[in-house]
Amino acid sequence: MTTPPDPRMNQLLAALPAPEWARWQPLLELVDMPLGKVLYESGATLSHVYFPINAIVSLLYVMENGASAEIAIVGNEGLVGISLFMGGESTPSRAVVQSAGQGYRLRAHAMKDEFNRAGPVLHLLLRYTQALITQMTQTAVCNRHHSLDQQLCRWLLLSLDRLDGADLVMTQELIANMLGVRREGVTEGALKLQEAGLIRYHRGHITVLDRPRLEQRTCECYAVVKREYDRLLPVTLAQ
Amino acid sequence: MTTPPDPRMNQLLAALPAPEWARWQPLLELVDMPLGKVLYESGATLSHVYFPINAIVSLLYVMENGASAEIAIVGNEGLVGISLFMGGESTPSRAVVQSAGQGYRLRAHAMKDEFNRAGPVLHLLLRYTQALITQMTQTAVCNRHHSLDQQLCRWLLLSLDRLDGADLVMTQELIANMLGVRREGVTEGALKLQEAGLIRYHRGHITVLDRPRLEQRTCECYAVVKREYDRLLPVTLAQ
DNA sequence: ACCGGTCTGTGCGCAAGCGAACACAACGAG
DNA sequence: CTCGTTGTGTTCGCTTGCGCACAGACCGGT
Repeated sequence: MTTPPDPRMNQLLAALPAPEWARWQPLLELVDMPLGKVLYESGATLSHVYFPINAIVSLLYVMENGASAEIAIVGNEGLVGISLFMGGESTPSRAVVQSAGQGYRLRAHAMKDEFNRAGPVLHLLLRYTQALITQMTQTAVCNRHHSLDQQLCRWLLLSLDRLDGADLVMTQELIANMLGVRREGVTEGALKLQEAGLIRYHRGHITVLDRPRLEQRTCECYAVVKREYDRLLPVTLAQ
Repeated sequence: MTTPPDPRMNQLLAALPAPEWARWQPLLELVDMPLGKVLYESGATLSHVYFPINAIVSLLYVMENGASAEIAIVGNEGLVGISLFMGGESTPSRAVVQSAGQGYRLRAHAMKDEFNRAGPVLHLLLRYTQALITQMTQTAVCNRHHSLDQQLCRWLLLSLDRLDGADLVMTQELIANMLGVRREGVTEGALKLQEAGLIRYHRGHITVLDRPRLEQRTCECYAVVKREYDRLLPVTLAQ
């Protein structure tokens, strides 16, 4: 058995001031996040909020006909389950683990209690929520105006930012589901990137070789989201 | 000079409990919202929040090349400027009056002071924000998966819900800008709707004749958003 | 060594929507 | 009434991405 990861590898947990951190620490529960695990279902009341450590979670909307579209990506920079403290208790979207790993979770009532103290935690969580909103709106813009190739680059970069290293464990089929496009479209896009030497992949493993050129190929959406996360969530929130 | 409209025609203001309302009333400032007026610019620090009475405001993102895409619509059910209390002070999007009318506004510091009291106002505003988030995410989904015709119906319905009556003052060119599509595409879609007897229009005026059939033609996105607004913002929040 | 499942590559025909160009009708200011 | 402006209708070729079908390559288990 390996030693459990430091909860403060999650940037929101790391940003907690000392008194809050002292309260939270005993309440955090380590959980495995295997690929495909559904953290919450559309319309279901949330029982926990999740703080990913080295996993990535996709928020996606599944349509009546089964097609899906990703709305946002959450990794160790954030938390899954904002509707708990926003007051809705549920959302019409689903949260699915897109890259396996671990995370910590906190029971709903504990989260709400802490939020209702209206201290620094509230402001931290709301700033995170605004960054998440930016990611969502930029997804809408990107879906409207940009090519599949550009969106693929954006998606790779957003995922990469939420992991350590340059490797993704991810089939093209999965990526297509996330982007809401055909698997063949992803295959063609990935081929171009591989031929250009930006990535290398093989049966569900993708390695990014040349990140700067990936950033050149993508649309402005990636930079807009990145800038907003950096602006709203400075690493030095805790003092 | 006509008598000013009742601020409580805005549903958020109407939902305020008595003590909060008493504090706010003297601080509200009536403002005209002419077509095309920019309430806030991308990246600019917000000076006020706006509560539309009979105007509609579009939140839209303008890309580097000038193309645009609407992210959400706000009318008398909500407020413009959530980033003020979310903590970011600005957003990468722009708020533009899409249908002329009036509204009330509140200075930024007054809004923040009230929010920081952490009373019922905070929870009301956050619930509204969650509803707005749903509209944004559904816009992303709709942009990905649904036809221009369906999106046009959705847009008409969302706008209609935020006005009284069945008339919109709105050119096809404007609608195209909002949806982020070609004007010709809107023309074709509108023609179909007119030939089917669902709407009638003439040089910048649109009259909806058969709303139920409009709802049949649109995608699920409209209903999802509507349901979420109804769920999160019951009219009887004030007791 | 074989076999079945998974992942990726490829080739159609097809529809939606784009960009550009142009016609025309309605309105409104002089 | 006239003329410029604004709003709408129509056409045409083109690109992107879709749906479908199928082939080959790789992997793991027996």
